[in-house]
Amino acid sequence: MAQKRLTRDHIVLTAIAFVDEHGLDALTMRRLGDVLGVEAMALYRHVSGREDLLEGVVANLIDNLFANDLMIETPTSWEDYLQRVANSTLQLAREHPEIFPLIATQPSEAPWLRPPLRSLRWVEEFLSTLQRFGFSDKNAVSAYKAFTSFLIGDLLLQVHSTGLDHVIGFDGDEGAHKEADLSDYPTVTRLSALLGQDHSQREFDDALDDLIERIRTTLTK
Amino acid sequence: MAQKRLTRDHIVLTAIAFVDEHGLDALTMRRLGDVLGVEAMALYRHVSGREDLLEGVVANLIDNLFANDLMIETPTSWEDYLQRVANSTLQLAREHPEIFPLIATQPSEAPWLRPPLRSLRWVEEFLSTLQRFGFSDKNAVSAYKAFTSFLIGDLLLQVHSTGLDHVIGFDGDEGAHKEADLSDYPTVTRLSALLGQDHSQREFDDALDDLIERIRTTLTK
DNA sequence: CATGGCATGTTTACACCGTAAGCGCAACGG
DNA sequence: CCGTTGCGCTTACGGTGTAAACATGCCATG
Repeated sequence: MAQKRLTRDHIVLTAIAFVDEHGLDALTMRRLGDVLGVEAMALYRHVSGREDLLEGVVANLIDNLFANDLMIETPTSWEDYLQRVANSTLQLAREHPEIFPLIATQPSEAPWLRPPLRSLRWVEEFLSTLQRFGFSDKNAVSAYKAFTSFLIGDLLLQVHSTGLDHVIGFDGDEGAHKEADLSDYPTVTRLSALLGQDHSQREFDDALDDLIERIRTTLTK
Repeated sequence: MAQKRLTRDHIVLTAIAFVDEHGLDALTMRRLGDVLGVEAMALYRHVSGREDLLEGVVANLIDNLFANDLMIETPTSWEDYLQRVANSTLQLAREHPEIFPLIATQPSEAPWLRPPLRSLRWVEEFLSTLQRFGFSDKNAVSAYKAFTSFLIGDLLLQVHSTGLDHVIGFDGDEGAHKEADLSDYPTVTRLSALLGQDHSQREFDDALDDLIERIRTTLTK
């Protein structure tokens, strides 16, 4: 039933699926072994430990970004390129909300490798693409920094807002309790409807547009 | 030697100090008990479990932000207020690099409570302050969202860059190996000096200025 | 074809983790 | 004076990551 041979790649892919379904904390060597029809220790032939496994998970997802539909055709401008990268990363974050915090948080191999574009291959492609569109060294690097900061901030909070179904009890008492709490915070109470609304897509687009505009002015300055 | 009585507050403070020194993974009920001169199970009288402890840690730090020097005097304008909040949060992130990812990542009590300003008290103060300076409901809320996204992005990456001493082996072979790797990435190689430079303070200030400018135009629109 | 090594999965074992349950004790209010 | 009650301790259990020895099959070489 399972395939004949265990592979680092197959292990990592299974881990991704598992985390997507059951959450990061549920990922255990033993359980992952079970899913693969194998003892936990077998995984250690292909992965040096749990940490290495998670590194593999992150690396795999980041690498797969290159295969995203938005990334395969060549961009027509640097603005177009940034839009494509931003939106494929957004897709990634939404498809793997349990893993994205890991991408954002896990230490990377070099300090200047910034999540979420945290592989040498990505930095190379990012910088060289911008330079192909006329960016100077300094401008390319600072665009890389500004762009990654923007992505992490917006995507992490977007994922954060959606990742919880466990907030509210269904009991009448609890409901009353929550409202009683809020009575100390009149502004929050008054704006709670607005706060609850989800415009994350529009906000993302707007912030991206502004970032692009900001980069553009840096260019001509 | 230890104080007579154990307190939730004292436990949380000790946990913060411990994590600052040894990292988040090293924080264990048993070890924290040792530091406090007490058995691990004693902690459970004041804290419902490890999760609750970490919640306490986050809550304590966020609350202490109010005591920051920058926050005690009343701001002269909403721009001034945003500057103060941003800079005290920056201080927090730098003082507790091991904990900040937790602040950014841990699920909060309500979906619209966005890290790092993730307490009702904070949201209330933030929104009401902006409104005191003339912000409409909608503008205050969208400023809250934009501002938190900005903070998380910039601060998380700032902490990320500085949090690693474990990157390089000291062996000659390894050094050669690293450089060999880089040969596939000419742009990265050429720009590595620039990539390595740390202008995080300036970048933070610039991005904040731009965010403020962006909020300003939203206001008058 | 035989055989010996090597890659891969299994078994066993250990230290450590979070935490449930019950115990003992000391302080305090009646 | 004594009971109650709060708080820390002891013990115990299932689960975790992983080191080490072991088993087994395949593949190349004689």
